[in-house]
Amino acid sequence: MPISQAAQRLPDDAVYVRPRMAHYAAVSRQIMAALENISPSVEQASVDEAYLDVSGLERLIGPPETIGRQAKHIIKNTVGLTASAGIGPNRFIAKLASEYRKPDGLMVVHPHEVQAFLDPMPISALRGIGPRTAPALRQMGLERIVDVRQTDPALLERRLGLRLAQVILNQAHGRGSDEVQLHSVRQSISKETTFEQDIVDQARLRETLLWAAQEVGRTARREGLQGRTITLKIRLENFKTFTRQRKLPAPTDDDTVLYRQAWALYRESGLAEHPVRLLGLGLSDWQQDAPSQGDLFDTPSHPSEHAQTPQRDRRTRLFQTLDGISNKFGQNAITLGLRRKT
DNA sequence: TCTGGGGTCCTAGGACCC
DNA sequence: TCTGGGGTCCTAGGACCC
Repeated sequence: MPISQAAQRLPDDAVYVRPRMAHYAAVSRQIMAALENISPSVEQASVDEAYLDVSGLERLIGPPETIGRQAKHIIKNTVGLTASAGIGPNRFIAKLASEYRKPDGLMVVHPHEVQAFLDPMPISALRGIGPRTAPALRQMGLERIVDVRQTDPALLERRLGLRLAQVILNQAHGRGSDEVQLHSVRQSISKETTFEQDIVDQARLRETLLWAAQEVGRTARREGLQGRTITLKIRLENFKTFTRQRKLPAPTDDDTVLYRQAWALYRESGLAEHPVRLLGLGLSDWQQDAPSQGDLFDTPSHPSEHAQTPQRDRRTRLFQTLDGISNKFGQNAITLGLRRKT
């Protein structure tokens, strides 16, 4: 529920608690590490969700119920939180099973039970069916998963497009990937903010873009990623959202480049006169052979690949210093004093 | 439902090249 | 010189998920 809606329903002396994202991420890491005691094959799906491949563990630990109970137990012991576990023949079924008896639930769906488990569920249980597509399906007379399974695939394709139709048909039949993906690569980095009041003041918008550029740049450098595509996101007072993107001749992780390009995109957007509610900046389209995480600066495997001009080298070291300081103190803005060597 | 932030993936049109 | 088809790239928007 958006906070503004909650505020309307709450008494005046309600207490508002700020989220502590860094803390949640730390706890999340603890949980993920603990889960690796059960299976080496853990795929983190979000801060509070993971898939474990437990095939072959029955002889070691016991039947599926026991494995699920053990996972819950380990989480409880490590961080004191309850969790729901679902076990099924593929990730989709396991996920639905885990949602079935929330909170603190445990549910096993055996292969021969899959269809009976799925059929009575509402179409909204399918992944990829959201607030837009659900009404479209209902209009076709499809209310439950069994209806989707029995409908004419061609009809579904015409309505939803080939791709989505295939995805939800597979789900309705209980088919899905059972492969746990160990580390998925991030595709983009972005930072955005919604203003309390709509902004027209150009100086304020520039400041915001500069902040976003620094945040995105810092994350990119920390992860050793350089992107070629910059995306500017603008939301107006009527909630209409626009994006403008540009592909650069060379990949970058440089705050200044990000900021200049974003500002240019804004000026050229044709939206510069309108009050802005949200402003954001994204970076994507990584360089093909981007260095892997962490080893960008320290140990180039082939010195020639990383040969830099003295200027570029200084810039890199300067960024390292700045990023080190802001990581340590958690500050977004740094006042920097430079002294020339004489 | 009048609305956070950070992501992913898909579709579609137009430009350009062969 | 004109036409057609196919492939690829770029850009914008939209739906969805947590």
